[in-house]
Amino acid sequence: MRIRKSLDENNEDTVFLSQISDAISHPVRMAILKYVSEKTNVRNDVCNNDLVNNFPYAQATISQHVKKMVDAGLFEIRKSDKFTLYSINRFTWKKYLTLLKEI
Amino acid sequence: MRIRKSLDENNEDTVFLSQISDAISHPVRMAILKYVSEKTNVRNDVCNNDLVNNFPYAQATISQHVKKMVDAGLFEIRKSDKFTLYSINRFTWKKYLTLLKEI
DNA sequence: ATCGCTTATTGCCTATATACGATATGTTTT
DNA sequence: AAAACATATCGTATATAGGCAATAAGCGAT
Repeated sequence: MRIRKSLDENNEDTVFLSQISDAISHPVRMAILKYVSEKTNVRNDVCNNDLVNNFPYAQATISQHVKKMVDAGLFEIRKSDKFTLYSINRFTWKKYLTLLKEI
Repeated sequence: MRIRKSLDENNEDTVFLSQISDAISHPVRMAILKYVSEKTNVRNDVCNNDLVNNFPYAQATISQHVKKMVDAGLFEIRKSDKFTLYSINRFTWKKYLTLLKEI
């Protein structure tokens, strides 16, 4: 009878941490995260087309990567006119960094 | 002629960050990281069999997950008698947290 | 040397990820 | 209303991941 307490792979924090990690586990997604972070820091929203123009991948591929980050809760989506604007969910990001540091 | 400076998906730091993220992108690997971190904090090394006894997966599966973390540079391996002891590469881990915080 | 224990590797299967073109859908402009 | 633009989704092809049983390969003890 082993005790796994809150260390096992089904623990809420463990699942959260692995999900966010997965959302940034691809170099393109990591680069997108950095790009969105920098852009939004200077009050400049980022839309899908911005990314398509800055990364050598098809629009469908970029959209797919962003979707993964949205699904994980790392990115937020906001509609403005004909654009879809992406931004980092700062609450999620902060939680991620905090939990990581506790390891 | 677009300028991508150090933001693109081939940037050294970006690749490093995505690789370490990938190493902890699976709930079992995240749980293993936590487990090894806690165990080694109380001066108790972790071997493959420790993990096999604490996680509901076959020995081959555990070994495979650990290999991924070693290959990424997150874990270190040390031989002692007939055991293989795992530990966290604290330099890598610290670098990961530092670079993440800068995002 | 043989047996038992520990770990890595191989082979195999299924599932998921990644990339793209094509298409659908909505919005803005003309 | 049509043309142009922005984005999401579908379909498809290929690659990689994740799981396990079986096997290989190492060391320690008998």
